[in-house]
Amino acid sequence: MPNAHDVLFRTLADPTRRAIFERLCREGEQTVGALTSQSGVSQPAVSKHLGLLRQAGLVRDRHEGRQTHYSAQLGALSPLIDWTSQMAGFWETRFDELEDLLKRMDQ
Amino acid sequence: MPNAHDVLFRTLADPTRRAIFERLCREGEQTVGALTSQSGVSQPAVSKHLGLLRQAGLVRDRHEGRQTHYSAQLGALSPLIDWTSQMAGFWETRFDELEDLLKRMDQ
DNA sequence: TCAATCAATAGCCAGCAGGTTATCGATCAC
DNA sequence: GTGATCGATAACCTGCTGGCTATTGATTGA
Repeated sequence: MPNAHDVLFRTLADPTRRAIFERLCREGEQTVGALTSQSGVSQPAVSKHLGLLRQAGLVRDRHEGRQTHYSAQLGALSPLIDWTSQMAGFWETRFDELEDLLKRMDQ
Repeated sequence: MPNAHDVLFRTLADPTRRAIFERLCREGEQTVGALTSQSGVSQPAVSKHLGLLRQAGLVRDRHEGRQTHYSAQLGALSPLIDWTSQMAGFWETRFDELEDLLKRMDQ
């Protein structure tokens, strides 16, 4: 049972997939065809990536006739932001501890 | 030629490897033995992970006798932070554009 | 109605990534 | 000096992942 960080990191680790997500962030909603045309891979490959991005909550889809429009769900990135701040936080804490230690040694 | 984001995402995507990095962030410098004992995988596997983390600039090593101490290099996370802010930034920009459009339509 | 288009699915294949055991070099303890 | 310990490396195996082509289902337009 992978946690939220696992899913996000794994999903964004693939360059092709991340490029698709970046494009959706930059340019907003796009059809599968539009995304495929600039992805360098086949349409089924793009559909697979979009499926994984959707599972990760990073995009949502909207059906309109025979086209499917995808758009980025930016909120899904929060666990990533939380994780990095947490790591930074641990580091700060340890730094403070070191400071304290040095202060005590100084007395 | 993978860019900095590629390397970071790929390196942090593996749960075992990320757990090692998290532990180094939480608890500071650790020997390979200490890291192995709580990783659930063999010592060579841990060494391999540490090698990749080092290549990504996420950890540094310090040799002391026959032990090797590893510690987290928090600065290496900045490209990740930059990337997320950039994605958020794109989103904001598009939101502003939408706002402008609505404003112009209103006139 | 029938052909064409769009996107998803199925089925397959190749490469790689992460795991293992075995071994080696270096350092330490006795 | 010798045996034990630590960590890196070698060599290998396996499963998963990302790619492909072919096909299907749905929708559109002629």
